[in-house]
Amino acid sequence: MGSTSPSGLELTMAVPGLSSSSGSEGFVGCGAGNGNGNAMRDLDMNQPASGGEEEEFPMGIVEEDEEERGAGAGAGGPHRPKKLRLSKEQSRLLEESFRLNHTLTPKQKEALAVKLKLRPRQVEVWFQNRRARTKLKQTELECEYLKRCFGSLTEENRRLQREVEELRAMRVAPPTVLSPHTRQPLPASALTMCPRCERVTAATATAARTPRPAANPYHPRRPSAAF
DNA sequence: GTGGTCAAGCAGGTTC
DNA sequence: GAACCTGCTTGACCAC
Repeated sequence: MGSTSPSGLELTMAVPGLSSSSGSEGFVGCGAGNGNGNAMRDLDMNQPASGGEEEEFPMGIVEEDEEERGAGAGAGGPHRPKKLRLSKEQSRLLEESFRLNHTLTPKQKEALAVKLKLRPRQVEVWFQNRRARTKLKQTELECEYLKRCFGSLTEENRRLQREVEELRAMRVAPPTVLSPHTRQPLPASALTMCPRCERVTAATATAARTPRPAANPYHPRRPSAAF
C-alpha cells in the first residue's frame, strides 16, 4: 500500500483521451493489455508523468472497451493489463461510501463510477474486494478471540482437574451433618444423598478396590458440606 | 528473492 | 436469465 501516489488530489485526472490528447488509443483500461503490451506502463499509473505532474486517476477510462476486455484480460488470457492502483482520493471516496453502505445499488454504483472516473465494474469489484477484506479481518479477530477462550478454558479445565485429584486424594470421610433440631451429628443412615453424591458415597466404601468415575467438578467443592 | 497487498478474473451459487 | 454475490485465484506492484 505504500502507494507513491500523491495526496491531496482533486477529482480530476490527466487521462489520455479525456483532456488534451484525445488519443484514440488513449484507453488503458483493464482489458487493454493486448497488443500494446505496456501502454499502461508508459502512461502510467501513479507515476508522476515525465513532466513531474502526477496523474490523479491513473486509469479509469470509462468508455468503450467492452470488446477489448473479452479479448485480453482473462485470467488465463495471454496477458493482463498492468495493475491499476487507485489514487488516494479515489480510495478515500470509496472508503467513505463503503462506510455508509457495504453494498451499492446500481444507481449508486454508476454515480460513484462517474464521480471517480472509473468504470462501474471497477467500483463493483472494489466493493466486492473490500467486503472480502472486511470479512477476513473479522474472521481473524474472531479467531484470536476463540484462541483466547480456548486458552482460558484449558487453564480452567486443568485447574478443575487438579482440584478433583486433590479431592480424590483426600478421600474424605462422610460429611458430618448436624441435625437442625438437636444439633447433634446425624447417623449416616439418616442422611439422604443426591443421586450423584450417593454414587460417590457408595463408592467410598469400596474405594480401595474400584476406580471412581470422574466426579462432577462443580459439585464436590466443599467436602464437609452439609446436605 | 520473497512475501504482502490489491485489482481483477473466473466459477458457482443465490435472488429477483 | 440477468444481475449480483461469495470464494478462490492470478498477476502486478511494492517494501523488505
